[in-house]
Amino acid sequence: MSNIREIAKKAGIGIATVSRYLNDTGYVSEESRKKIQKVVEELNYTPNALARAMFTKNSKIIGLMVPNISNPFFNQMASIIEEYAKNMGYTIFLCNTDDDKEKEKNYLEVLQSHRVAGIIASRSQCKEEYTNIDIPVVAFENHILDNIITISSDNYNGGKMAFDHLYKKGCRKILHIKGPKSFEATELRYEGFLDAAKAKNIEIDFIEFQSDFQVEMLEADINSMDNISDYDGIFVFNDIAAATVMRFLKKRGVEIPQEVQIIGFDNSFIGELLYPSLTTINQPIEELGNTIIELLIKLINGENVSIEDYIMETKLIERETTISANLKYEPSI
Amino acid sequence: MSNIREIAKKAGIGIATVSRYLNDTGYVSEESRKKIQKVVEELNYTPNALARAMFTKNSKIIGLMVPNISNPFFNQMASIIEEYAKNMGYTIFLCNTDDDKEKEKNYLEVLQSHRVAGIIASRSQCKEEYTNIDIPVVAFENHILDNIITISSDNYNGGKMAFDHLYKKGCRKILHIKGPKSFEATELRYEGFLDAAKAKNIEIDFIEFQSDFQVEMLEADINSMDNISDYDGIFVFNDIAAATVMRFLKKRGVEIPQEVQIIGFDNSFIGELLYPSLTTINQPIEELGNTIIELLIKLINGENVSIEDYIMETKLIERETTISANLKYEPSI
DNA sequence: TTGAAAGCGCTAACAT
DNA sequence: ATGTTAGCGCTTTCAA
Repeated sequence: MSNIREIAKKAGIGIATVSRYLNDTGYVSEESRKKIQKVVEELNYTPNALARAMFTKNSKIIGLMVPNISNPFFNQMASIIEEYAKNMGYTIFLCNTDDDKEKEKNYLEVLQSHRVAGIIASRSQCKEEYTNIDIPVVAFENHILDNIITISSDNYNGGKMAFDHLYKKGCRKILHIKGPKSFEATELRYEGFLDAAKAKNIEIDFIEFQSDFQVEMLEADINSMDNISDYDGIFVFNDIAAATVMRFLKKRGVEIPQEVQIIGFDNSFIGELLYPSLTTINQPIEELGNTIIELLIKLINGENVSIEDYIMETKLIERETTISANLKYEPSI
Repeated sequence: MSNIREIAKKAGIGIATVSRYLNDTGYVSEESRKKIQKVVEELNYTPNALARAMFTKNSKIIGLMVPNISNPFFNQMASIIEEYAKNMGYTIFLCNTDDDKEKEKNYLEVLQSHRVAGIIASRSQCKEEYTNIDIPVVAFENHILDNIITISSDNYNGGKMAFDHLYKKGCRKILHIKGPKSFEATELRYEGFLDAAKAKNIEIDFIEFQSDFQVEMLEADINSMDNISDYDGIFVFNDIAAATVMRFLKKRGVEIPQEVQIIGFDNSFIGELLYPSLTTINQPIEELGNTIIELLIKLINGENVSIEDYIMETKLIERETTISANLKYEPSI
C-alpha cells in the first residue's frame, strides 16, 4: 500500500504539500492540487489512519460496550449511536461484554491500547477498573465512578407507571418478574413498582431472572412457577423476557389479556410483533442514544460538561396485552 | 499517557529490553523483568496498539459489515464472529451498511484507512469498489468479485424444502413473500421454492418486499394484499418478515396454522418467541459464522485457501405454524 | 506557496 | 542479556 512519500515523489512535489492537500490545511497551488489528485487516483491511495492518529492523538474511534448485541434494545441503541457517530466522523468499535466483568476488563484494555477517543460503557460490571483511564468515558444505566457521567431512563418512575397501569386495569393479584441484581436499571424498575404497589396496599410476588436474554433459561425459570395462572397481572423487567413469558402462558392456554395482563419494559421492536402486541414502558431510545454520544463527544472535545446523572423520561405505551378502555378485547383492524 | 521510553527511563533500563519484555520476545533477565513490571504498574501503562500496528502492519482488527445489526439473524451472526475473533486475538470493527451502496463504500474506505487485517462483507451491494483492496476480504451471501470467497447457506435448497414441506402439509394455494432483488440469498430461496412448485405443477403467487426488516413498511406492503386469506400456505423470505405477516393475519382473525400455514427462513431466536412458534428453514449460523472468520483468518495468515463458494446445509425446523403430522389434511403425495 | 526535518510510540536488526 | 538506532506513515513547525 502506497504512502504519502510515494505520492509526493510521483507528483514531483514535496511531502508536506501532499499532506496539506489531503487535509485541506494551508496553501496548495492549483497546479499542485491537480498533480497530486492524479497520482492519488492512480495509486488508489488511502491515507493511513493509524499514522495519522498516532500523530494527532485522536483516533476518531469510539468504543461502545454493550452487554449483549442480541438484545433488541441494545442493538437499536447501537444503531442510533453508530449513526450519530458516523455523522461526526467517528467510527464505532463494538464490544460485547455479556455482562461479564472479565470480558469488560479485557475490552477496556483493548480500547485503551487502541487509544480510542472515547468509551461508552453500557451496564458496566466494573468500578475501580476505570480509575486510571484517561480517555473520556460515559456510562449507560450502571454507575461506574463518581467522576463518570451516567445516562439512563427514569426506570424508577417507569416501574411506578407499570404498576399504576395494571392497577387501573383492575389487576390485584400481581407478579413481578425482575432482572438480575447487578442491573441498576431493572432494580429501579422493581423499586418503583414496589413503592407504587405499597401505596395501594397491594402485595406483590416476585421471580428473579438471572440473565437478560437467554430464552432457554427464562423458560426454565418460569416453568418452575406452577401457580403462574393465579395472577391477573404480570410486570416483566424487559420486553424480550416478556415475550418468553407470553409464549409460556399461551402454551398453557392462558388468555392474554383476558385472564392475565402483561406489561413489559423498553418498547423495543419485538413488542409490536407479538400477538397480542405488548403494552410496555417506553425508553426514549433515540434521545438516550443521542445524549450519550453527544455528551461523549463534548468530553472528547474538552468542552465543559456537568458531571451528573442524565435521566430521560419514560412513558407508557398501551397496546393489547392490557385491557383496552372498554374492557372488551378486540383486534384493532 | 506514558510510553515505552518513559518506562525504560524510570526502570533505569534500555528501551529495547522493555519492548522484549512486553512482547515476550528475546531474553530479559529476572531482575529487569521485575523493575519493568513495577514501573508498568505504577504508571498504568498500556502499549500503544497504533504504533505497534504501524510497525508490524498488523492491526489485529477485523472489519465486519452487516446490512442491519437490528436483524436478529445478523446480530446473532455478529456475536458468533466476534466471539471467535476475540479468541484469536482480533477485535471486531462493526459497520452497519443498511444495504446502502454509498454507506458500504464509505465504510470500506474507513476500514482501509485503518489498515484492518481483514474484512467481512455481508450482503454486499458493491462490486468494482473492491477491485483495488489489498486487504483480505470474504463475502457472506452476495458475491463480490471472482477472486473473493463467498460463504452462504444453501438457500436454493432451503427454498425447495420450504415448498415441499407446505405441499406435504396439504397446501395448494400458496403465496411466497420474497425479498428484494439485490439479496442473492432471498433470490435463491425464491428460485428453489419456484422450481419445487413447478415439479408439482403448483402455481405460486408473489409479493416482493423492498427491504429486509422494517416493520412499518412490511405492514404497508401487506395491507395492500386484500385477498391474503385466500391462501392456505405462505413462505416468507425470512423470520422477521414472517413475524410481521403472522401478526397481520392474526389481527384479521385468520387461524394459524388451521387456515393458513406459514414457513419462515433463518431460524433466528424470534421464531421461538412467536405464538404459534414458527416453522422455518435453519441456517447453520454457528457453522456459517465460524467458517467465515476461519477462512478470513487463514487469508490473513497467508495460508492457502481455495477460492470457491462455501455453501452450508440448510434444514427444516418444524414448529407450530405448520400442521403437525397427524392433523387435518391427508397429504396427497 | 513550498520542502526539509523532527517526532508521534513502537519493533527489530545490529552491535555490544 | 542489553542498548542504540533506523524507520513504520503521518503532521506540523520553520525556514526558504
